[in-house]
Amino acid sequence: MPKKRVTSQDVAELAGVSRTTVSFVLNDVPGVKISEETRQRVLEAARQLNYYPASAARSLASGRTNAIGLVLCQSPNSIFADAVLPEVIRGLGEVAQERGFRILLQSVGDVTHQEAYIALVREKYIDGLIVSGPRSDDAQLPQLAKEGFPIVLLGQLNEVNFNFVDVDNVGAARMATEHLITLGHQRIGLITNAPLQYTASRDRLRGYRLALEAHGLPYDDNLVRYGNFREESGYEAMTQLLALAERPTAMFVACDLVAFGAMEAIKEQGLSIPEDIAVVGFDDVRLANYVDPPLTTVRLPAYEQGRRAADLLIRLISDEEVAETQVLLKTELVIRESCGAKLKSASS
Amino acid sequence: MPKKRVTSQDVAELAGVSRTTVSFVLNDVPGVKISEETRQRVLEAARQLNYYPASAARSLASGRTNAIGLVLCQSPNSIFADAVLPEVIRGLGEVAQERGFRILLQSVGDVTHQEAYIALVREKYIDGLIVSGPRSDDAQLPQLAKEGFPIVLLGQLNEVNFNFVDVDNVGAARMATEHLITLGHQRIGLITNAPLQYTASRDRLRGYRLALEAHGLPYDDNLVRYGNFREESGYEAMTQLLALAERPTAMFVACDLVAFGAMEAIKEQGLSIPEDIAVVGFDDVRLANYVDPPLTTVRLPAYEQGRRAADLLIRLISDEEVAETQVLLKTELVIRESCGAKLKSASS
DNA sequence: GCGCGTTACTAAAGCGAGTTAGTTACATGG
DNA sequence: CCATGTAACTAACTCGCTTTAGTAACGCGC
Repeated sequence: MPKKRVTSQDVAELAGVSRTTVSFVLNDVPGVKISEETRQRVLEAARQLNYYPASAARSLASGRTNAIGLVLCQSPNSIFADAVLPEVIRGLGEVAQERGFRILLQSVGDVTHQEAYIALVREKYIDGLIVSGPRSDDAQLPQLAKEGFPIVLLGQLNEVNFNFVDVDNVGAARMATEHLITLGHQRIGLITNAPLQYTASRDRLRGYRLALEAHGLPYDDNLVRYGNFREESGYEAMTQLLALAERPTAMFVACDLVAFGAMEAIKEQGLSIPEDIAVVGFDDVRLANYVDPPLTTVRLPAYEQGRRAADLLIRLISDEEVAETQVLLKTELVIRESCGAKLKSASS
Repeated sequence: MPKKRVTSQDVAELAGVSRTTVSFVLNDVPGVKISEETRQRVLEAARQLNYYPASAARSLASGRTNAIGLVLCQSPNSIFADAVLPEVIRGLGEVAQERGFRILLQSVGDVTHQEAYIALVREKYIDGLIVSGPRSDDAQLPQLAKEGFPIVLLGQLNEVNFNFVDVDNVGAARMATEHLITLGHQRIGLITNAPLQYTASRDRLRGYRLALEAHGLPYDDNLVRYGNFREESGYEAMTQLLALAERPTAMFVACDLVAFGAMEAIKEQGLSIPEDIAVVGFDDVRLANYVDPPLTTVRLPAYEQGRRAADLLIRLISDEEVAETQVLLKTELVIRESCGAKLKSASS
């Protein structure tokens, strides 16, 4: 009979009190009076025995798991995931830790059973859900939300009234485009990050148009192409744009990876960036700083996104008051060489 | 009284059997005979009631959680994390899913309490542990291992006899260096990925030396510098090497990011890659394909690493037989432009 | 001196499974 | 016809905690 698990019973006996009291002390149950002396005795006993409450027993009895699920829906090859995931996880992990929550990971590939994460909920592994890159063709998610299960999206879904923490894509795209306008460009092309089914793509397109409008520039359909996350799509789109009679003098490419493809196309034609064509990207992927020339791009507040999402979700779970359930985070334009701003200020 | 949870009791009643039978059927308990008819009745009842066993109750009773912990120890800024983490998670997640295991995430930043993950074990949240980027100054880990708690490292730790799944760094570095030798280089420099405290750094240095030895080339201390994961270190190291009286004609840089820095230094001196100096990196970061020129580098089998680690851990947990508890995975050399191999074959 | 309110605790009833030790019914062998 | 075995179940205990409903002791006012 080697080492048996230390239970609250053991602590109770050592401290000379009942198990109930141990539970009261260790959980700091509000509204229950325990004399300071007893409290200390229990605490001391717990420390002495190196007591850790069994999570299973605890959650079985209390009905809470103190765990949240993190569901990753991005397709395996999404650069987005690569770029921000670690940061998001860091933010999320920090807040979870602070509030005493665990994080259960569930990645939902294209291959794996789509509803895998539903089991997490049904089997009561978790108290709430954070869904990164939610898919609009997911029927289970709205269902769960309707049942009142706490959910926070990292991203957006237009149909139902979900809680979410997302980036202000419209504002960011507008900012990026206006930066190019400010630099004097009049013919600014756009390559989206992805097809327009994606809210993010639509929003970035909208931001682009708003910027043009605000500055009295015409919107020209010919200057707009659609990417699909991957660099090849950028290369192809850019090649088409370069073949135009009147080619753009600047490009806003709403995804860094796609922008890399576009830059390749531009350089291949013997044109130089930013002299012949200025480029602004989106995401601030690690590499943005290392391509030639370093890419001016929109930085996503990934860490902050993680923190906010975790905070919001835990508040929902704990029935705390919540300021806003739909959060749009501001982005930042990181100015490097590809937009020509530094060139300009140097020559002026 | 809206919706109460469906329990195995409900299933039992609907099927007209005892709860015990329900448990037997649903868990396919070996050695217990249940008539086919009863089995079907139970299954049907469970389906009809949409029954999901409560994880907490189950693990309280069985003593198993069917969850594994994934501990991320890498410092927040490690490019390594960015490069491979999503892939590792994907592999890990797939296997976990297949075997019916959940994944509990715990990132251990420099800030957060180092022993945070210990609670996962003590509170019985998990049955086993996967530790990515284990730190040698972690005293708890050997302790846990000694207690017989199932642990698999992603990476290595020299002290104790840990189970691990890692990359064959020696072999990979040797392969990379030999590639340069094969291309005719005699003065090949090395910039390590990190200081030599790290096993990975030492191993890559060893691979480099082995390659030189095997081809009768002298090892020259002057041609070796030490990086620290970050690009600046590569820039600096390379600058020093370029100032040498006899500068190297090729570089093996044991970390892509560091290699980017080195490339910058080379280009800044007006030298071209690979004509003047050939470069081979390590990691095959997403961006390796997009720098100028595209970087020849060693690809890490991240996905496979995730799969193997999960598989090994779950076997340990389940007391299945295990072929090897210390796995070294083969890498692959991805040949692009920076090494000059394509140049060579084109001109020949 | 009695009732009432606090304070400081405790007994015991769950929570929802898994699991051990039986029990029943029926076929088989001598 | 009785002992033995086996197939097909079930009753009841267990896991380790939370939580509800009490209880005992004490002080206080009238």
